[in-house]
Amino acid sequence: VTATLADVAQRAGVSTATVSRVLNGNYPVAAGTRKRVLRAVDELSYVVNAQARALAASTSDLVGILVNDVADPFFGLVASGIQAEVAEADLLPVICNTGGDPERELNYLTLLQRQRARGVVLTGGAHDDGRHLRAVAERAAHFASGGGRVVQCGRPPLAALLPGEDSPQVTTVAFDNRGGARALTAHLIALGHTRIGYVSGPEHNTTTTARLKGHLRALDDHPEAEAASAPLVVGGAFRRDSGYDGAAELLRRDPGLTAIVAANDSVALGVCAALRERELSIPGDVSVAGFDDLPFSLDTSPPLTTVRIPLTEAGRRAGRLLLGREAQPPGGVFTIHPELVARASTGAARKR
Amino acid sequence: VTATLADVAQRAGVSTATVSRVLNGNYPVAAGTRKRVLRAVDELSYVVNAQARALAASTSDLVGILVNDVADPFFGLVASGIQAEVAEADLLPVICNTGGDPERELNYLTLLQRQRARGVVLTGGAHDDGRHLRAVAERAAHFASGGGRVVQCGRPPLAALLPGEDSPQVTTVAFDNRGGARALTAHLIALGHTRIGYVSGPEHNTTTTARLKGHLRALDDHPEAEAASAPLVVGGAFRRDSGYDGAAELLRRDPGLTAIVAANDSVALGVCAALRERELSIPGDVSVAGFDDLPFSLDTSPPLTTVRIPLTEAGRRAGRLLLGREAQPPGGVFTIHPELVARASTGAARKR
DNA sequence: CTGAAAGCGCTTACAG
DNA sequence: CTGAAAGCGCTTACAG
Repeated sequence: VTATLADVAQRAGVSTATVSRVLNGNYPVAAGTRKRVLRAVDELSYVVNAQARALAASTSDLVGILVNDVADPFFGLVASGIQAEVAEADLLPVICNTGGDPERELNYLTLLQRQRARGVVLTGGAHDDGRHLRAVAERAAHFASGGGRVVQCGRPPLAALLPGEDSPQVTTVAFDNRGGARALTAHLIALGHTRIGYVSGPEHNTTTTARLKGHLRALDDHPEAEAASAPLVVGGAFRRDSGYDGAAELLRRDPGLTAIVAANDSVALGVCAALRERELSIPGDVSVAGFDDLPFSLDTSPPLTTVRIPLTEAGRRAGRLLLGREAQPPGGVFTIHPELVARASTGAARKR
Repeated sequence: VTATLADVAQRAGVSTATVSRVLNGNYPVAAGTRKRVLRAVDELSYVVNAQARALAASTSDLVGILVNDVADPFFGLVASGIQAEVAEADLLPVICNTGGDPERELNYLTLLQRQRARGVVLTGGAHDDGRHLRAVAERAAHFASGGGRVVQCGRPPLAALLPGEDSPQVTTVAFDNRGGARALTAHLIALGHTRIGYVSGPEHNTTTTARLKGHLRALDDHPEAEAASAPLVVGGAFRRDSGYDGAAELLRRDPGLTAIVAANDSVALGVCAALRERELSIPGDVSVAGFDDLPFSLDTSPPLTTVRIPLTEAGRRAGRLLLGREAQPPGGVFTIHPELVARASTGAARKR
């Protein structure tokens, strides 16, 4: 049904080579010939078969983007940034939801390698497990051996995750989650808070770990806060309901706590909901802070204190690095330092 | 660098046909042979070339998803739903940001057709322009002639957009935006509002038009409200800042208005911000309503009255329709009727 | 159960 | 500037 190059060639009375040259514009062709070819293309509504072209020219127009879930604003923003760069290069972004499942991450890596994708960017925190990370490293090396590129965005460099092992140098746009979290909790301590709850993210996740570490590090500078707050850490996921449940649990552990830090903004939303339900005012009774500065954080009430990561910008950078439009950073790692954004959801600790 | 089927065949001491059969498991192969082949595959870290396979078998593993912007929650949710279905079929979703630009929409349609994508789903409101819609219809027909499928999700059926012309039957998951908007404004009128502002969406967009029509239709039932509110319509985009600016303009036109309806939830966020800035209470002074029921709408303060569209669900359905996993609905159109969700941002009209 | 061979729809040296 | 031909890496009748 669909016309092929040969059909076009026949109709234009030229060879397929000539048609190919006209279409790719990478070789001189007589004006008249070109005209005849283009007319034939038009008459036949010819659309080149990119698969065949890719095979013959051994190239690919595909770029893979692995996310937990595109519907999660964090990933949506990063993906959008990458997509913007990819689009400028006339490539097609294949965006895959892994749901944070390492199996699916590896599976998609394989599918993308089958497609001979030009590269793939792994976004968000990594599943922090030696076996899995080694598998990722292996896939990345394999990918690279085939001319593909792997870039990470929002996770630590493989070398840091697999210390002592020689992992392939995978370009990384890293987020200083630890530093950001530390600054955030320090901000609360400076406001006089000592009983600070923490609703953490999913287990075995590098982002979870880094943020929690930053929090603990800040407490470490302040013995009194540390003593009171160290027991106030509950696990969860990067979801609203996790914040809702987590806040309930924290209040059970210490009804007198004066602040709650959430693993990210979505979690903070749930924390706020749980507090409101108990008629605790924010920040009057309890200060609340999130992480990421997702767009909605400006419009919660009160606006959320958080740590800003320029996610779209990070995605764009990852995209440029992948496409070779930007020089590799020293050591293959570009680190983004998030910025504390103090808004109205945090205030001075309640007197008690 | 990369191993090919021939390499595997040679190493296993069989023909390429046999390797292909082992890999595809679609043909009987002796157990011993299979074993040798699989070992060779493993030893060579062979990864099949999907492009070559697609060419030879004339299939494709790609499905296109056209969105305005994945970072916009509306589109993120829809895309996530489609992706879920696509993934179950072991296909790869190519998610493209058109930015609402008709040119880019057509361009991506071409790129996806070049890839011989199995299908593509067009999401969100359509650019309502005859020329463009005819071009889309033509592309869709062409796509279909090549065995691909085009599904729409969140826009009216082509037949409705190009009345009287014969457009290709493109399966459509439509949203009854008009009905939802009408119910929303009726809700406000029932609360005693007569001076109702409306911050509309981008021009030439089917969603914008349908929602505005629903609003006007509700006013039509109530002469007093209609007289006061008809002049209170301002244009904009589906973005927060548009709501912010729009609310300012509306208050200029009628400082005494008691309600503002926004084209969607993001716009409503901006409206709320503008009202807060003027120290107008919601809903005490002014009621505010949005559309879509995006996740954050539950957590604004007060929670946003809105019209719920099950976006992920809609995406899944579009995905199933595209993959032929669900029977075509009668007339090729499945209409989703959004549901009014009355929350605390709307209340009785202020006495004056 | 297995293989030789044609073919999928392109690109690209090579030769003219 | 143009064409004949080989080749990209698979799949799939066809034959055995």
